[in-house]
Amino acid sequence: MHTQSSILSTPREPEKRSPIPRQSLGAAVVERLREKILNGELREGEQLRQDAIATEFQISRIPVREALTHLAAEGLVTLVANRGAVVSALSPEEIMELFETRAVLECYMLRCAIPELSREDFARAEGILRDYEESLEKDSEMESWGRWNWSFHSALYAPANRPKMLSLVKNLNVNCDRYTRLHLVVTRNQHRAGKAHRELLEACKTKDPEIASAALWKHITEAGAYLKEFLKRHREQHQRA
Amino acid sequence: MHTQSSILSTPREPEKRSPIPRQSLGAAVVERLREKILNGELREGEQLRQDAIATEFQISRIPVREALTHLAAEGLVTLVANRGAVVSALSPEEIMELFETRAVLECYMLRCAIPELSREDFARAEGILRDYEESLEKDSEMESWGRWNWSFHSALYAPANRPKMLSLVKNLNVNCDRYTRLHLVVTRNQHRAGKAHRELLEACKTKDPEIASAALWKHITEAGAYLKEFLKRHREQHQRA
DNA sequence: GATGTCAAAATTGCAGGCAATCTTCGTTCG
DNA sequence: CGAACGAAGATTGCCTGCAATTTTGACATC
Repeated sequence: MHTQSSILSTPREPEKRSPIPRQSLGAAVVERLREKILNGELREGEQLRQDAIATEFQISRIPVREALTHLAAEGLVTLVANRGAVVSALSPEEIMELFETRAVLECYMLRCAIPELSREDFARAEGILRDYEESLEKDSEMESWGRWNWSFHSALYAPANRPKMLSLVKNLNVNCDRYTRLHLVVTRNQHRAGKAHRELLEACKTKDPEIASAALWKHITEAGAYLKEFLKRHREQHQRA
Repeated sequence: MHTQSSILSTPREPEKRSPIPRQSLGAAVVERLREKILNGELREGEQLRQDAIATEFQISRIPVREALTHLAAEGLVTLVANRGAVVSALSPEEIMELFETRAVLECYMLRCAIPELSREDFARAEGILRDYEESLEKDSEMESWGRWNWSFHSALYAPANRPKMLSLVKNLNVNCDRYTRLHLVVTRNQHRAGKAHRELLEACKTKDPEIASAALWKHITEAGAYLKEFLKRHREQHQRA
């Protein structure tokens, strides 16, 4: 490496089966920025200046530009010509739409998965749930909440055997993530979320597509509707600035 | 700063089409490459060398790299680290999945739109259909077929008033486009496709969500299933290479 | 003849710099 | 006093050049 790659220094697990998953600088910047957006370190509407990010990571602006276009495609940032990038600021209606789209696709996937769900799948999902609840006992663990949540949901959808649809749904979940975290913070009970997940799992165990997808639909759209209202009120308060 | 901070903070104006669409070079390359992929000028699995594209358009490789990452996000090309980009080669199952995802989302949108569909909406859709059939009389017009198709479908979905979902569905349609064109070529009758569209429009006119969405579901999944089988046979034949 | 090794060519990845564009703020004119 | 104007600073868009990686193919070894 010709320059000291400060961002790549994270000794995170290889995680992929690739021999050497030595990612590009651009990809590393994507991950860092995505995490910063999801955990709220970068707020809605905040400007992302290429030069600032480049100097922060001690790299040039080229990989930063790549990362920004990538994040724009994911929907987390918005690009304006000759005026740079800002963290996407979604209207309450758009957020509701995001959750609604999740509900449509995830319920369909769950219906497809239900007949294929085996005892092992249920056991795995339960294990994820248990691990999650245990980690909750210690501290909030907001950082990794999105990963826990997704691994639980995807465990239920994976048997549907629709990889493309799954990755699409995953991206939707990433976009919902920062709002879901907000949901957890304001409702102040991750435990209730855990209970909702447990109810969903029980619904799946009935092996009835109608019951399961109805539970999932409720789970997703209620969170979306709550957030829509909450953010509408919240922004009305903070609008005059 | 103090006087204008409210304008900067309000996400009221995300982006409107600038009167002079003086797009960046990268955006221009995206359009050209996308069209080349969709109309088959660039075949599945074909390598896209940055330098070759850059010299073809007489620009540097920087905007080309931007365009490639953008197209990768759209799903039209696949990026491999340190090994460049290739035109995405989807398996028959993945193609079927793409159409299935379209069916799920578009049927939902149509159900939402049905109660809102006005006489003007039907007239507009009919006009699009008529223009399309007229242009068919002259010549094949394969180039712009995707645009016609999308303008017809989106005319039916627009009243659902879900812009984010609509843009997601639009991207799925773009990805399906090159296969749909193939479908039209091998079945050799765009007229039949026109008839299917007309039947769909009639189904919508009943204002019955069940009838309309059933017609749409059939329209989309039949094309997907046909293409899946066709490509499976086609590739088996051309496998030994 | 098959296989492993390694250097040169081809290609991608990234840095620094320059021109174009936007923003800011002081100045002038109505 | 407010609005139009314009120059300096800030920021983005793109190009050239070089380092790093992959691929190719000639050569050596078994």
